[in-house]
Amino acid sequence: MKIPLYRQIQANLKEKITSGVYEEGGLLPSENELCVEFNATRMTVRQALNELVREGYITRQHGKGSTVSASRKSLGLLSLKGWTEVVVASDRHGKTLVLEGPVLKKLEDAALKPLIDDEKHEEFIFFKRLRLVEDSPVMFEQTYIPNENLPNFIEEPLLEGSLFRTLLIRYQIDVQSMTQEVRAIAADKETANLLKIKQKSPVLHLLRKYKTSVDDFFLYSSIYCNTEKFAISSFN
Amino acid sequence: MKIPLYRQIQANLKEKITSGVYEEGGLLPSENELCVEFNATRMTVRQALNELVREGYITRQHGKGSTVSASRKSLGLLSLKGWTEVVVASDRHGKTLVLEGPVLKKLEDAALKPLIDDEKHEEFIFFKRLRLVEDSPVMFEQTYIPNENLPNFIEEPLLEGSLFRTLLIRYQIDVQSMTQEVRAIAADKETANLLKIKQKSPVLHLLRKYKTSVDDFFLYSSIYCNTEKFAISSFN
DNA sequence: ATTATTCTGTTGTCTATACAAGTTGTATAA
DNA sequence: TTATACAACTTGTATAGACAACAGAATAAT
Repeated sequence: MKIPLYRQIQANLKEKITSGVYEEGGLLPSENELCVEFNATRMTVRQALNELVREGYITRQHGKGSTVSASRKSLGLLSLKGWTEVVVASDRHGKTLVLEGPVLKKLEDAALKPLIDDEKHEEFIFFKRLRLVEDSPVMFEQTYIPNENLPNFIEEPLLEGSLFRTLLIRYQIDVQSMTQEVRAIAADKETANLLKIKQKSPVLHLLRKYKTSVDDFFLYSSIYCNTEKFAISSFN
Repeated sequence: MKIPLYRQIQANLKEKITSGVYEEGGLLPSENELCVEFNATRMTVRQALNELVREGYITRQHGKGSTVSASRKSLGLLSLKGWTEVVVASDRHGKTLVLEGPVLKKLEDAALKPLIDDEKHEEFIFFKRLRLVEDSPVMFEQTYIPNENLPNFIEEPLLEGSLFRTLLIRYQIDVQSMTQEVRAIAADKETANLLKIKQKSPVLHLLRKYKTSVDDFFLYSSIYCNTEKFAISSFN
């Protein structure tokens, strides 16, 4: 398994940022210094740095350098990262309860239907999960995965509890990008109970469609978020 | 004012995509063909294409090509783009009512205070705006801009009604990136009246901090969205 | 002392090239 | 007919170098 050089540089710098080697608000070494350190050309180093900008770890300024961003206090859940990665990065203690699934099911969630262009899918692998941050329920997520390309998926447990990692390692399916719609709605009874809030409290509703490395193979999620304690953050 | 070649290519392709020259789901010309067309190297063309990926116009697949994405139906307001650009891109008819301002004011919105690290700012230029899509009120936005670097801002009207364009053209201040927090809350009286919904209806609340090309000069916005008719969408 | 100017180091843009690796269609062999 | 191999395309990664544009500090001119 060959990892591209720029990915290695990216991971190395990310590690140094999160561990505090490069401190918040400080400057990263210049591109030329990084070239020497990693024995790469400037274009390669720049590719790594641009990825870090996209992920919100650094900002760059013409003629000056790359500045380490202040770490975010809220959860960066509007980004592509999976739950596991986000919670770990935020230095918080996260937990996931699987309420139901994996199980075969037809698509019931009416809200998700408009996202699915193909009506060919009959059965989906279904998950119902509740996600806690520091023991408070924060997200209630229902995931639908078309039941194709995934032999024995239901039989075996998730790798490290992470859906994305399981797809990547066991099936070589890489989740590459996502589109989502965001709404504010009133919590229904089930959602309110699970998130431990009053019925009809405002909750964030995210409808997601994940694109993967397999053509025409998408994942779908409907997510309800309690934003009272933790806001959802995003970058650009 | 010299525009980089890759920006020109990016704009040219975007135009061809939105106008339908390259149709949805179809393939763009290959990188090498674009090199010939624009008389540029592959690296330059790739930079343009990567920007288009980031903006959600195309997706790319190794060994295959660049595919034109299906155009989005909801408003891409989680991205950096200003209101004007977003509404135009969505083929909808947008309008902005300035309810108050520009006027000098101290920061009143308690929710925005945590975003502002510097307490040095005494006075802000303040806007209160209501944004309509196809004559329905969709967003209620309150903007605070530190009253520095902007001589005569209050006296003169906005260029083409766009705040971002005014900052860029008149003051050479470029809005480069943004961080935001997203919550679902119950609408207060003023917000409900303006958005023509019931009090305590769920609305999306966005707290934004815009970074600009001027060091330590940020813009701040508190935005309430009615998501009943139009969802807010984003990419990754 | 204040204001220009120059210098140095930084990131931004761009060229030219090379090979790796994924995708698809075609020709060949079984 | 069905595999298999191959060729021709695509995008992905990486090198090496050049000049432009910007920021900040040092220097020179006023």
